[in-house]
Amino acid sequence: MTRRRNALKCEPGVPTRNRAATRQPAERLAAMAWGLAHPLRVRILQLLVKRETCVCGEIVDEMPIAQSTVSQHLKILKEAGLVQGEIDGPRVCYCINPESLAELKELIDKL
Amino acid sequence: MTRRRNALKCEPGVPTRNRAATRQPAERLAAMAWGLAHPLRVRILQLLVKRETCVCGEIVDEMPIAQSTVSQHLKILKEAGLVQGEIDGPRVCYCINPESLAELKELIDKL
DNA sequence: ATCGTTTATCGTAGAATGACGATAAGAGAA
DNA sequence: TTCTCTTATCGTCATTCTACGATAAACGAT
Repeated sequence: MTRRRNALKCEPGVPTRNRAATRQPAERLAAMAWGLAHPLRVRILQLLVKRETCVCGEIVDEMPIAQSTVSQHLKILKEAGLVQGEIDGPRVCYCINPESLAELKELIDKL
Repeated sequence: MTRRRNALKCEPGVPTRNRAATRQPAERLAAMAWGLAHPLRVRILQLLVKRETCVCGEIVDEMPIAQSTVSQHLKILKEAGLVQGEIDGPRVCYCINPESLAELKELIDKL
């Protein structure tokens, strides 16, 4: 193991996006901020806020990137807890997670 | 050039952390969120908020990582516009950037 | 001018990200 | 069942991040 120091200090090898489950505020905030740390993810979130709810395909249509990449970004947003997906027949309907969004706003506001 | 599609779609090769200068809200928010997208950077920011102002060395003392790594994180926070550094003799005194923090809070709140 | 302190930068290494196309998986329709 | 549509996952590749130690740079003090 070469990265012993890192391994000890910053949650052993846990990628930032998987830290959403923690209880520690700094990690919670970092995980949610990470979800917003890409322009396309911000746009996806804004789209969901605007439209209230949105089928995956509609998101893809709005974005200038491949469907598989949109799917990856949605996965990251889900891991950050900012977004939820609900299966609806052959489609998936996405919406924002109000609790997490509220928590994010609170954590940011307390800064 | 092999990454043509990426190059076309998402600000040609500009790393997220360098997008702070943009005028587009989604990119601004993404760049600032990126600054907060690591637990140690959140802790640094919280430390600066709490202490009002802070010499670099004090930050290093509070963090469980090497001085060079803290310096890198501070650089990222500066690039995100969240933090300012002022040279004070042989030291550097860091403080939060109130305007950017206010902007961040506003952008998050508008979500 | 030299020394000591403080901070930034360099060079490196391993892991993660972000993008793509291709493919699998799931649900409804024919 | 089979076909079609929709979405997720796989495999790959280049780039970026995060961390470190070592070194450079800047400044005050001796």
